[in-house]
Amino acid sequence: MPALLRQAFFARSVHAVAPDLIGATLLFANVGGVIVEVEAYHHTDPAAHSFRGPTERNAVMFGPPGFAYVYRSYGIHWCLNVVCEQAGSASAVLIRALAPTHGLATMRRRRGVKDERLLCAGPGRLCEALGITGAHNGHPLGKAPFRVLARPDLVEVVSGPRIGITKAVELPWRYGLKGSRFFSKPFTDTRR
DNA sequence: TGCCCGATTAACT
DNA sequence: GTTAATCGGGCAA
Repeated sequence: MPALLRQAFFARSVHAVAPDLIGATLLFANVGGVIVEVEAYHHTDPAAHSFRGPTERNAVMFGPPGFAYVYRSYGIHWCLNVVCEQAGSASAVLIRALAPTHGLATMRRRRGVKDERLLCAGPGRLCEALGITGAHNGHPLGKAPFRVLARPDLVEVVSGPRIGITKAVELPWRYGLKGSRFFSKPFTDTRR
């Protein structure tokens, strides 16, 4: 059984945590899968929600590492981030896609689709599949119902530009598990 | 106060 | 390929 990831794992540079999360297993009430796609956001980054300072919505980003920042996207979907570094750093990793491994039937029911590839391929989709909502904003990832399990030793990570943003589009801060079938969008760049 | 836009998704043509 | 759904935040007035 892999080790549970502790707060110390997240209390490092967001640019170290983000690729290290690839291959880890994210569970919420025993429903979830292997993290195959993430993006890093930093408070000095114009594309980050924290770039212009604290607001009611992004307050959790300015707190300590290891907590969930869940926000409403386009007024419709929920998206899950993990806060990194230290209180005040206002950096976080956006969880963008999972390879489903636990609770497939529950995910299919919540999502209303049968295709395994469509259950968790996208930040809004995976929150719907796992049952994560704004009610879980500020919840620690180290405590139930969250569980994050360490990845295997050997994981091949690819990187490329982030998806769906209009600012700082050139920064290669999107990371993926090489060869995964569960990306929200394909990687064209295969550095690292 | 009002208007525009966005770390998205599904359902269209 | 385009568009609607729907709401928090930035910014002009």
